[in-house]
This record gives sequence, structure tokens and C-alpha cells, in this order.
Amino acid sequence: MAPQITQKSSESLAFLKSLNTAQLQAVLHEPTSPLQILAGPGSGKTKALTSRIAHLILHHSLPPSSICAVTFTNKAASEMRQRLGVLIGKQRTAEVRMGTFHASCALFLRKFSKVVGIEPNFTVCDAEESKKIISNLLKPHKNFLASKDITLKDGNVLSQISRAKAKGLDAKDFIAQHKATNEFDPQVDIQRVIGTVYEKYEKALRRSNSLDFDDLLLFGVKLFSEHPSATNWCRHVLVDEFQDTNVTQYELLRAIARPTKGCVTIVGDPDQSIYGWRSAEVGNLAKMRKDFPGTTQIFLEENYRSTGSILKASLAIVSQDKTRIPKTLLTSHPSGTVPVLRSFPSEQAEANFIAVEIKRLVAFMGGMLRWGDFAILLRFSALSRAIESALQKEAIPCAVLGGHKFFERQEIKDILAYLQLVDNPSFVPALTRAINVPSRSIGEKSLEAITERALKTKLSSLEVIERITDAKQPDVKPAVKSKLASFVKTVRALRQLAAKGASPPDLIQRLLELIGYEDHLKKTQPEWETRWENVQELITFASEVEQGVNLANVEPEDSAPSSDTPLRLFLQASMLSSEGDNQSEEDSKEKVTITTCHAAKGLEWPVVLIPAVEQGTFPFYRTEDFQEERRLLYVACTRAQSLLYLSHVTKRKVGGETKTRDLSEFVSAVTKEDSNMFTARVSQFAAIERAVVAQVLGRADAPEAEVARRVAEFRKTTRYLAFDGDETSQLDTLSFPALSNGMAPSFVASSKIASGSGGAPPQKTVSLHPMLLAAKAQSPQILAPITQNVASTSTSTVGSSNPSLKPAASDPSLKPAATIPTAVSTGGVKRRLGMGKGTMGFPNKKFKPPLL
DNA sequence: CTTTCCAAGACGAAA
DNA sequence: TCTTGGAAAG
Repeated sequence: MAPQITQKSSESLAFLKSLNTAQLQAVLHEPTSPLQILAGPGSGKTKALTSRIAHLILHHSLPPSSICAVTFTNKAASEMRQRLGVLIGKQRTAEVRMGTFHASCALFLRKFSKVVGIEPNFTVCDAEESKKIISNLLKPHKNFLASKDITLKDGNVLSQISRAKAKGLDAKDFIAQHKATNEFDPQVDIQRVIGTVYEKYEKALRRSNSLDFDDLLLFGVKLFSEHPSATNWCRHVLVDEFQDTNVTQYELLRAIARPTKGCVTIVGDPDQSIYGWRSAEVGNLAKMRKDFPGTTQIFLEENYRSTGSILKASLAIVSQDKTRIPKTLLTSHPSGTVPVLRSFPSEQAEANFIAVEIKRLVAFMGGMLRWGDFAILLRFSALSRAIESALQKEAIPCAVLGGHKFFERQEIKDILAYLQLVDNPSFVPALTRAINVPSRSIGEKSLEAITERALKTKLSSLEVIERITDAKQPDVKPAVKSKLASFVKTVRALRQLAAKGASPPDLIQRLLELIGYEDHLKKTQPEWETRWENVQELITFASEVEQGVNLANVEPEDSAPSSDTPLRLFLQASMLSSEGDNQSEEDSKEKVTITTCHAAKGLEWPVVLIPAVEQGTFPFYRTEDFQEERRLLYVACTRAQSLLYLSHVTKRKVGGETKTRDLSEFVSAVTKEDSNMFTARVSQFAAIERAVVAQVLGRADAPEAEVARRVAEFRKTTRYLAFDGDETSQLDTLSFPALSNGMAPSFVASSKIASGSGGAPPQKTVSLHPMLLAAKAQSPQILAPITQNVASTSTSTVGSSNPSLKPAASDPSLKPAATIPTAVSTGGVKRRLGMGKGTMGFPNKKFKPPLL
């Protein structure tokens, strides 16, 4: 493969010009010396990574196929692929070995399966199937555990086994590690049971010719370390989100990187490590520096994503962690609108606020923002209920990511089970599922009898079934032969088709006919229409995989013939992809995103709203790592580009009973120190503020007339009091036309204001002219830093060490409205900008903010 | 032996 | 809201 790389490098390296100093340094860093890029949120790490790859190829003449880039999600991989394509072209990009840890391992394991003692047609066993296996293995221990008064859930056992695997401990290691020290400790019994189950679980997987997610990595390590020639192609390894790697993944990196002799580049940010619960080891950063002598660290500290005030608040949250290594982030943007923090009496009130506020923002931004610009980030998906219905009530389209994932839906798994069985007859979980779809009246007992026979005859369960229906073997106790005729017929028909090379979409179509799946859904599922649509969606997915540039490119040196059939590729893609990966782009632009904070990592939105920022939820009450919860909130906050909203409720229904809730200590600790970090007051978005939003997003500001039109429309159509009876919400106050008409001060009657700490006195009466309120609560923080930026450098520091923002913050006249006595001087505001008259206390329209 | 139906209980984050 | 488990019906 002669790389035709020697071209006008001056032209192809033009992309270097768009990098900042630190990024450039990272890109140009000597390829042979190990590199850690420590990149804060929004600091252009993907840009640095892709540029480095491009530079390795264009300048250092590395063949694209000698570069291995690993990410955690398919989404991250495809984004990287897309951006690299811009730099070096689609052709060469396709040759770069890019993918998730799991997919990359699977790729090689298919080729070298025999080396590690598995068959090339192994099936990836997902968590749900693993859980079922474990649940079965746990049954014999039920009585014993019950006698000791211990309840052991299958999920718990699975996660403990998974943790062991993530650390590279096999069943023997696990048992040895939990050798009894105290015979009377119930923990000993538990660990002993888990140890046995672990052993049996492994055996079950091997018998099923199957690897679970952890196995993909473990067998990958095994392959690469025992068969180093499998990595001969490798000249450089790059790892994204390194702070979330576990021990096994780190070993994998080391194994793959062996032939490169230290040509390793990783990108990470300890502040964004949020996967400790699935065994991520931040310590891998230090470990790498030890294992790869001479590792250089480069820090990307300039944030291009968020406004100054969002960054400032986010940093204030994360830096409460005293064990954290202090770091700063610089913003290239103006301070912008102060993040909003609000309190509500109920989930419904909170959800309503979010819905109406989204509508209001769309109106006040004159159409500059669309539904797709909003994200609601949740601590866990169950919180979406109230929010979804509130959005629905306001006719706001939304897409809930996470929650029940596409490939975990039963209708999808039904179909996949048949296909898995066709590809891998030994895969028991698929058999168990498919055998009763549609119902063939095969129960637990019958299956048990079949399994028993299979074990005795050393055949797979499926073979036993086939032999019974062929009358080559006697029937089992609960007669099964007649019941399974149609099942065997179906599997055989598909097997034949697949052998002839039928495409996955065709196979699915045929399967649906053979088992009459549509009718089956109609009969058994109340929501059969949606489910049937999902099946169609699966066919679409299958055809996409089929055409999809087969990224699994040829293996030039290692002549192992690829055993990948189209069916196998499709099945693997199904098991290793997640929901977000295949949802269409246009679709998501028109919908508000609702997702978990975890799933939001690596993404950004113009407006981010985070509800339920409460004790018990955030930090989650059962968390094992308190600081990780804090970092999670930091990650969530730093997804926001222009506007950030945090909210919490004082009462939440948990399992039937209503419990009182306090504001999250992560936030109350911040507001206690600096009450201006957040405001309870939603912004009116005068021209200058809108301009900042436009600037940060790199969009054209909306025409004033359009804004006016939409705002008027919004006021006409939205009933503010949908909120909450007595609480004349501040939103109402600010949005009412009365405000701009200069209504009497008494208009602002009483408002509950969620500033300060969570347990603050809930109500204060404010009697202040709304105009002053609006101006005071907003402009200083918005405007002061802008003038500051102009005066000083083009970049303002937002770290806690930064004194430049302090004066504004400590200005007594700038305290939140609720705590201010009646008489207030507006001098501070006027001095800075000169207020236009009659424009709500904001500068007149002609004023152009000094943008950077 | 299997299926169906109904009440009670739960509810963390993911490849 | 969805899952789970037990009891009765098929």
C-alpha cells in the first residue's frame, strides 16, 4: 500500500493555522514521544486529536492504517472520523483504525479467534442476557442464602463480576481474593456464592461461544499480548477520554502500543471522570507516566464553548472538591447571561417552568434558537417523566435518549435472537428467547430437559432440538417434538438463506414472514404499532450497516482470512452500538433533547437545563463516590454554550411518599460563597444579551422586529400562571407587558426566590420597581466582564484565582434582588454602560457590545 | 406444565 | 410507569 502522501504539504497542513498555541504544540509534538493532552471541557480536544492524526499522516508520512484511535462511544468515533475526513479526505480516513475499545477488540478477535481459544462466530452477550444467565446460576444458591437471611440480586452479582473483569481478575483470582478471614461475616458467604457463580458464568459463556462486554477487552489483551504479531501494523495509538479507561483497557493500550515503542497520545480530563462505578481508573494517567518514561503533558485550557459566567459557575462547583488538582479554564467568550438557579414546590412546577421557559427563550431569541438547541440533562432517566409530560402539554417536541435503548427493546431482541442463532447455534440466550416467539408453549421445565440432554450428548441445545424434531433422538419428558417443528423449520430456512449470502435486511424480512411476527405483535402487544415501527427501523439499520463503508479494512500483513459474513457484521454492529449513534441528525435538530448527564459527555448545546439538582438526587443518595457526583454536575454544566439553568424542588415524590428536598450541596456551597454566581431571575434578553448568545453560537443575531413579533406572540399564547398559584413566578413578572409599561412597583408582590442556600427562608417580599430589578439583577454581571475583556486581554480568566471578576461580584448593590433593601442606587450599572431610556434598563439598541 | 392476569413494588450511570 | 411474582385458569 504505497501511501501517496508526498504532496504539497504547505497546502495540506493549512489546518494547523486554526489551532491555538497549546493545540499546535500538541499536534506538532514529536510522534515518538508519549503525550498526554489534558483538555478541559470545550477546549477543542477532538480538534487537537484529529489534527494530530492528520499531521502524523501528512507530515510524518505514517500510513493511515498504522494509526489506531480509540474512543469510548461510537458517536465519538464517528465524529472523529467525520472531522478527520475533512482534513485528510475520506479515503485515507477510512483506513485509520478508529473505533471503540470494544469494537476494535471484536474486529481482531474475529480474525484471530483461534489464537485465544474461541470460534470466529462468537456472539457478543449483552448485559441483559448476562443477567439472565446469572439469575439462573443463582437459583441453586437461593435456599442457602435465604437460610442466612441474605438477599442477593442478579444485577448486583453481575456488576461485581464485571468489576472483577474490568480489573483483569478471573474467577480464580476473585475467589482467592475473597478468602475467608472471618467465618461469621455474612460477606464471606456472599463472596463465596459470587465466586462460584462467576466460575459457572464463565463456563456458560464459553459453552455458548460467547463473549460479554468485559470479555471483549480481556480477550483482546490476551490476544495482543500472547500473539504480538497481531499488532505489527501499529505505529501510533491515540486514546480519547482516557480518564475513563479501566485497568483492562489500559492493559489493552499497552499491548497494542508495544510495537510503537511509546508512540502513544492520550486525551483526558480528570475533572470529567464520571465512570468510576464501571471501574474507570483516573490513576491510569499517573500509571501511564510511569510506564511510558518521558511522557509529556500538554494542557488545553482555553474554552471555546461556553460563556464566561457558565464556566465560572461550573468551575466553582468542581473546585469545591479539595482533593482535585487545581486547574484553570480560560474563556474566549464574554461573560454572558448569569446561570439561573430556581426552586419549585413540586416536580410539576419545575417541569412546567422548564417547558414554558424553553418556549419563552425561543420567542425572546427571535427564532435564533430552535428546539434542537435545548437539552435537559438528568441524573437518571426516571426523572424524565414529569418533564416529558410538561413538554407535551406545551407542544414541544422532544427526544428522550437513554432510558430504554433501541437494541434492548424486546421486539428487536426477538429478531436478533433468531439471527444470532443462525450465526452461532451454540448461543443459548438466543435460543431461550427465540424458542417462544411466537409462543410455542415451551416452559422452564422443557428447556431444562433439553439443556440436560445437550450437556450429556455434548451437542448444543439447538442441535438436540433439531435431532428431536428429525426423530434422530427420543423426545424429552414434556413432549417437545411437535411444538418445535415450526421453530426448527424457521431456523433452517434462515440458515440456508444466510449460507447463500442473503443480506441481513432480507433475512429479517423472511424471518418476519416465517414467524408471522406482525400478527404476533398485534396479538400480544398493546403498543404493537410502535414495536412494529421499531422492527422496520431495525431493517433500515441493517441496510445501513450493509452499505456502511466497511471500516473493518483489510489486514494486509496478517493473512488470516476474514470470516465476517454480512450477517455477523450486522449482529456485531447491533450489539456494540448505542441509541444515540443511529438517530438521524435532521431529526434531532427539531427536538429538545432529554438525556442523562452521563450520556451528555462530549456533547454541547446552546441551552442546558438541569432539573432535580437536589440532595439525594445530585449527589445520588446511594453513591459510592461523592466527588464523582460533583464532577458529573460539572460535566453537565459545561455542556452549555450560552445559557444554563439549574433547578430543584422542595418536595419530591419518591416511591409513593412525598419527601422534602434541599438544594444540592454542590450548588449551595457555591452560592454561599458567592451569591452572584447564579440568579433566580430569568433574563429578559435585551439586544446586548442576545448578541452575546449569537456570538457564542456563531450565529446571526435575530432582527429586532422578529424578536418583537415572537415575544408578542408568546405573551398572547402562553399562560404564565400555568406555573403555580400563589407563586407569582419571577418569570411572569419579567415577561409581563406590564413591566415595560413601567407599572407600579407593587406589581412585584411576592416572589419565592431561589437564591442563596437551599434552606434559605423561602419568601421575601420585594418591593422594587421591576425595571430596577431587572437591570440590577442582570446587567452588571453580563456587562462588566465584557468591558473588562476589552480593557485587558482578549481572554479573561474564569478560574477561582481570577480576581478580575471579583469587584462586580462583591459590589453590594449587586446582591440578588430578594436580599436587597428597597433603596438602591443604580449607579454601578449606569457607570459601566450608560442606560438607554425606556429600554428596560438595558443599553439602547445602537450600542454594539465590544465583541471579541 | 404453561399461560395469563392482577396486585405490589421499585426507581443509577453504559459499551 | 414498568417490572415482578404469585395464584388461578388453560
